[in-house]
Amino acid sequence: MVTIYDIAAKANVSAMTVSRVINQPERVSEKTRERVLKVMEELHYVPNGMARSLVLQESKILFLLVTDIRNPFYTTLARGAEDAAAENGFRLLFGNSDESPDKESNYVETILKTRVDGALIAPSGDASLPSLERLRKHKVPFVLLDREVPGIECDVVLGDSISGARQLVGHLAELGHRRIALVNGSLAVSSARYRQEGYREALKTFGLAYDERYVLEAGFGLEHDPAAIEAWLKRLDPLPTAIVAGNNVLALHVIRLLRARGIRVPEQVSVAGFDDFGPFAGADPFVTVAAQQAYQFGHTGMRLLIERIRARGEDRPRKRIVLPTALILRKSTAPPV
Amino acid sequence: MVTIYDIAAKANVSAMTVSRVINQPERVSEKTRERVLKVMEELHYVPNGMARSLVLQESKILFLLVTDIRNPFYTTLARGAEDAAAENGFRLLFGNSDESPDKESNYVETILKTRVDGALIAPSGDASLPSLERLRKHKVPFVLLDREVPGIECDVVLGDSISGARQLVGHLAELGHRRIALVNGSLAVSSARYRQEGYREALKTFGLAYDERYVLEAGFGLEHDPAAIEAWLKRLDPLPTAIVAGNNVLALHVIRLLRARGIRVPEQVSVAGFDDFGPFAGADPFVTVAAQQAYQFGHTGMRLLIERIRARGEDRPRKRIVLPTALILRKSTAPPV
DNA sequence: TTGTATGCGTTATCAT
DNA sequence: ATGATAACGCATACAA
Repeated sequence: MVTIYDIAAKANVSAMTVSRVINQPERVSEKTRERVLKVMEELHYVPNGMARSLVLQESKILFLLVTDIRNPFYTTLARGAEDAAAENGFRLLFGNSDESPDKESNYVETILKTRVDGALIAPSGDASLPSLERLRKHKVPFVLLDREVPGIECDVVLGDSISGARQLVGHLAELGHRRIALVNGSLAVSSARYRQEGYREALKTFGLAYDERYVLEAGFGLEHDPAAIEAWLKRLDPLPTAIVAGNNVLALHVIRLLRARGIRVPEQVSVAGFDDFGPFAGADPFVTVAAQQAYQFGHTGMRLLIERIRARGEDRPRKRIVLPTALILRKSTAPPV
Repeated sequence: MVTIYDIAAKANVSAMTVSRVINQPERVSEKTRERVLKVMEELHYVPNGMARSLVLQESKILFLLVTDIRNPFYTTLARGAEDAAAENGFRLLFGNSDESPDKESNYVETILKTRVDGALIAPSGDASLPSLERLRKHKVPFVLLDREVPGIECDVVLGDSISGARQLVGHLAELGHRRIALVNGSLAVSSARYRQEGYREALKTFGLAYDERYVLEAGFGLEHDPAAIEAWLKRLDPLPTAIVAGNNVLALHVIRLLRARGIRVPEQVSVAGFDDFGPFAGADPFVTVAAQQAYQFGHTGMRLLIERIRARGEDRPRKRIVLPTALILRKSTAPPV
């Protein structure tokens, strides 16, 4: 490996001068600077980031941990985070917890070991508490995305789940639906709780009774077993005329399972969900959704994180940013028969 | 920051003993080992990966560079790579070049600077040559995915694009189509070249003439301007009765643009493409595709890379693995009117 | 079994 | 403007 000492020897200067050429070029005479640069070129020198980080105690690398890398909500969010990082001279390391607190905990160890400058985290849920406390204890700056965790006070970017749920239920109620069900993520996830809250409020607003048989606590993850949803659908009698899904994964599961039972969407049952489907929704976007500003989640969160890092030591109040959802009407919802 | 010296002091041993407890526990007496472990626990010690990498000259971190993180083909591939990395005790760093050789080149600099142990790269195209040569010059092990680059001899995992194109054209020809067009990626990308080759061969097989007016070289990227496709569609007279798209992005563009012009798919024009749409294809998968084994791309590529790293120095022959495509018939293709 | 000296590649500090 | 030295946190080689 080529080091600054190799450069130094060949250019007849000290290693320090080489280091200066890299970091404070103006403090080196033009003549030697050019000579050193030429040698660096010849030897194809590339600075060793680890050595640099070791002495500087900073890496200019940040970490983004999402719960499902295949979910377009998170990839779009990732693009936002990536752009904001690049705009500020940071690099991004990526992790994917698959909604599993265990995998998440592993990634937190990686974050600690690699001494990245900070982390942007979409927590798997309330069970993330120990991992986040660990980051806190080690003074790793972090910002939460999409979900907050009771017991952790920190910067966080959330979607307005309560309002989003109200929009969806309101839309369905105005179409005339009176039996509106909810298939949700685990209530150990803050967004699921808020969505359930908005759902209940909206039912009340429209004079509809809350019936817990019409509410299922499934899970947000792609890998979660849809069998629970299937069993739930099977035992519902009468069927709801509309179903609100807690996220995009659940919406697709519900539509698929309804159709598998020969139930037509939206003719017999309307379906609406949270989160949009990204650029690969298909040529014919089908599902009515309360869309979240995925890109903004990542971009805003990353900006908050970088602010935190820059204001290290200062005791700024935490920020809690809530991004609005947008109701997008498509073909999966229609008036009841 | 807590270091092995802090542990050493509190446990009344030398730093070396602490290091041994971490790396060769069996070479430390049980009594002192337990004492040291207890102190590590108390002080919440986490080894400094950068210092470790600096002396060991290895990081156990690999890099995956894809050309579009929002494309489900690449996220599914990423999951495969991630799993294979974890199975072998490696961590993954992530990058996204957006089909841009410039961004790609930036990431290659990051790969170099951070001294990761190796890289898994889906190149943006033939223009990746200088970046890859740079990696080669610095002896960074890498494996190419999905696309090969003339001038670079290395392990590579490809899809069988020729056969895939034959499948798609064959399917359409057997439905009775005789004017089959091709909207492709840039011919500066190997997969696009192979797909074009398979397209031409299949036309010949079915006794159809190759007409270059029915072939458009657009681009694979999500950000590429669909205007070129639109203009091309507009000037085609007569319209083809079927269009083969070089990837999933192009397939969706084509369908959307056709519909925007009031042309119905598949009633008036059939559309089929490469790559599937991942778990978020929608509840009602619409597009007929030659699906690639995305997960296998990542998993197999990662295994090749790790083999390379382990066999460092040995001069093994390069491997060129070609994964088959699977024709999945759906609703976007039908017999011509 | 445990400890000492040294080096990994870089930068900060102080000197010249 | 340039250089010598120490330090970042850890592991290897050798010694005790």
